[in-house]
Amino acid sequence: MKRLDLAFFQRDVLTVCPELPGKFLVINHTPYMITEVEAYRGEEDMACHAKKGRTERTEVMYRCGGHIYVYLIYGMYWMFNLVTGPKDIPQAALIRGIEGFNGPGKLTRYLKINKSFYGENVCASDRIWLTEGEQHVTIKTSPRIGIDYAGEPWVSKPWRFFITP
DNA sequence: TCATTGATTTCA
DNA sequence: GAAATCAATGAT
Repeated sequence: MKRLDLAFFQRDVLTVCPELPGKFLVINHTPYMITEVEAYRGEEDMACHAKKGRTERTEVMYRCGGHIYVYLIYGMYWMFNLVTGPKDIPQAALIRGIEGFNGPGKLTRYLKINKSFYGENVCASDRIWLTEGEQHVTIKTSPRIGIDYAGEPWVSKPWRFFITP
């Protein structure tokens, strides 16, 4: 299967996200189909971690697309994000669902994703990358989950993309 | 609905 | 330094 290259990730997160469900995340040569993603777009997006500017944790989002942003939430769960867009524009696609198990915390626990993946580049790594999907899928959208603190208009943005049967 | 859990962020 | 915060989950 064709490996997704840098050009795929260097587009706007709102262009990349609807294309991610149905594609395969390959970790240690095992493919997992992506079923659900969310877009986090720039410092103006109050739901995005980069809203307060560049910090040590969010620095990777300011790099060009293809890098991996991993962070710990609620002291227990690693969240897995793919950085998109050009350099100096903080954007990331949060991978919320993988076929076979739902929930972003579950998938990272099952796949043993942790801080060692932070800053990895899926275009250059030999243990993690993405490939084209073979299946024809239907995508639906809805508001993002768990970002009530962001306020309007961000809580209402239909920036969650997922597969429907 | 509540406890868990710990890095990041904020306040002093 | 200390305190509050939090893109979640599972048990109750």
